[in-house]
Amino acid sequence: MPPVTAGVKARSRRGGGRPTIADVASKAGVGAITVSRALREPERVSPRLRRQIMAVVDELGYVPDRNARALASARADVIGVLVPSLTNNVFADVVRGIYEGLDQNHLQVQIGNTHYSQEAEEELLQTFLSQRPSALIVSGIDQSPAATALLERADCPVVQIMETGPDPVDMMIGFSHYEGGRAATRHLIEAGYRRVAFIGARMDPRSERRLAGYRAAMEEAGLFDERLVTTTVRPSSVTTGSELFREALAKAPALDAAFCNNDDMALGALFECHRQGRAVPSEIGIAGFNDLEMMQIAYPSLTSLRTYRYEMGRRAIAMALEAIAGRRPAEPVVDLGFELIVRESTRR
Amino acid sequence: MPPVTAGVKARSRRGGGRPTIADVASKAGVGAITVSRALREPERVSPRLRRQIMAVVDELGYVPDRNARALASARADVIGVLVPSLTNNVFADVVRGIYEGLDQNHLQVQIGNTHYSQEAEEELLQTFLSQRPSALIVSGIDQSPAATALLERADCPVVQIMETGPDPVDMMIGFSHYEGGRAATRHLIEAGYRRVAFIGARMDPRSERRLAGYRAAMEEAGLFDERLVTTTVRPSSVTTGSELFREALAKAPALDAAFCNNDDMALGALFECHRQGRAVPSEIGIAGFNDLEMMQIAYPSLTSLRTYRYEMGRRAIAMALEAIAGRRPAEPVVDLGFELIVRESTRR
DNA sequence: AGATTTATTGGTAGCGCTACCGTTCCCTTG
DNA sequence: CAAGGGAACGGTAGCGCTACCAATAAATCT
Repeated sequence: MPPVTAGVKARSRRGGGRPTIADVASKAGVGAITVSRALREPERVSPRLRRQIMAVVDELGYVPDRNARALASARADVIGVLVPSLTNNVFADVVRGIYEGLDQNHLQVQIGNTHYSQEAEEELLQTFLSQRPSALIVSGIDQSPAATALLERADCPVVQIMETGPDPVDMMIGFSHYEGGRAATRHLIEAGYRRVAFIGARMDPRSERRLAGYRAAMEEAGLFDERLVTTTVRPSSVTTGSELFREALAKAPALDAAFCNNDDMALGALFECHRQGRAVPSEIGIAGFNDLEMMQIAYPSLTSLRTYRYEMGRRAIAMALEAIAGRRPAEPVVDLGFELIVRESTRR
Repeated sequence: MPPVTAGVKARSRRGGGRPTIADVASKAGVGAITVSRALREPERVSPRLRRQIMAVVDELGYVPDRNARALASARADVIGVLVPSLTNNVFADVVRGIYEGLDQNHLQVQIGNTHYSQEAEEELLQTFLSQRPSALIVSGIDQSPAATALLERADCPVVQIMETGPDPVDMMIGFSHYEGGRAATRHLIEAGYRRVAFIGARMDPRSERRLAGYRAAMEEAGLFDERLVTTTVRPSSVTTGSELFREALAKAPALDAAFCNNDDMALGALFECHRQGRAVPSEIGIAGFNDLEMMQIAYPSLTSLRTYRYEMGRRAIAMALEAIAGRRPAEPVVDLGFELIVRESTRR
């Protein structure tokens, strides 16, 4: 079926025959700079010339060379985004918000995956910085000192997302994972559960803070017990959720609820309950974190702490765009908060 | 809490004080070209000079300017990737494969989201092409004629992913969605189900081909009935799965199985069965498409057609890298196939 | 009317790097 | 020992665009 002609397209050298700004300029009978302006700041060129130039642009199919533009203006039309994972639904939502917040803009996004590694983050930062991005968006507030230094010296706006905390490098948008963990755990206690387990995978700094919030709530109620905490460094997933829930039961057979560090884990725990014939919520209460869409469809529907991930991406970009435009955003540090969504899985 | 100093970082003009290749060259007492070579083709510089140059590079913290490099060499170290969605788990997996296939390489990825729109695809192609990417990866085989023309004229390798079909622009890696839909449907029929419904959201070209495969299998068995097909243009999701399954039941109350165009939909259908007290698999059989991880953890576990999405991303990049290196890949068109994973949800 | 601003356009000079072609020097080879 | 070849390095000349200024014409002010 595949024709034999399929193969590798050649990479020709310089030029490639594409029209340049000089071609447009001479054909339109104007200076190159005027063409440049007509494309970037149309209002600074008279309507007559503008039309004339645009006609030639269309005729020749001229598309400005972004590399030349970036070199000449010392600024690439690129926004660098560093996230620790692409698999994780949470970051997928944030990234979607970023893309959609950009929309009709001429800027491009470049995503770097740090794999939860500070070294990888530093390297990617170097790479991104080497193209003089228009802005940088980084995840979390736990950059290495070297990375922080790079960000501080970077001559572009920087937005830290996912969390809020003291000492923003520049701008910041997120919420408190500690308070989130605390609120979810309190809810379980108020719902009447006593032996509330914590189940957490991929204990990154944010998950650690959720755990700290859980611990605080348990201690406040005089219910904390080391054996109720089960964590792993493995990445979170539905499978890991099932497995860790089994582990938790083995360690603390009398547990009557589980606060999972995210929704995948919660779903895994729910399926494990089904499998073992444990009734949710009467025997076991389950709460997740993030409130992914599936939580309300699951049977029974799952309680979760809703976070505004998409919104976070959108507003991070909005803040970056403001800063690129030279305007100081009204609020350089934004706490988006969260909302506990109580559903069947914790209503007994 | 946020210190008042937080705000917008200034964007200074040209230079920014970063060391250039000339700085390194003079400090190392060599020509600029030699520095350039030492960084890009170390084997072409004598070991002594190389060490000397690298020492200065480290000392000065020199990082080559990617924009200048791209302009001078008429080639940006960027691979453009066009996908129709970032939310969809399927593309998330492919994208992950792409990122990991790249790994230690100096290339960067730039993702463009076409939102299943051919116009958006054309525009993004223009944008990508304007920076002379090292390679392009595009999703599907249903580009508009204009987009196809752009791809054919692009002087870089092009890989079409997700599907196989005739007339690759250059290289291609995927599988047959038609055969996948046919195989899944056949399995349901062989398992003893007779009134097998098709439930499909976001009917993009690939979903249409899955539907065509379903139809073929049903017709072969003399079971096809228009009323068994329920589709929507809305994006697929667990919620949409629940809703569409209800719709399907309203149209064809006697249906005894559902082939869903993807796994989110299948999970939604499963939850809806739980909710309505319909037993799976005895009353209703359910099969999904893609075999996301949650399928095997769901209760009952869900039958699905496994596709090799991560692998597809990895190999697409591998093919692109081969082509960039000027080597012709052994097989320019690759069919990755699929595998039907039979689980509890269709075992009655 | 003369002075001063404002709008519109263009010329010049790079941005920081690499392709291309030399040049130098050392090593073979007949 | 001359001729030839290869390895190692460097100079020159851009890549295609935009920042910075200058120049001109038109508009506004005193």
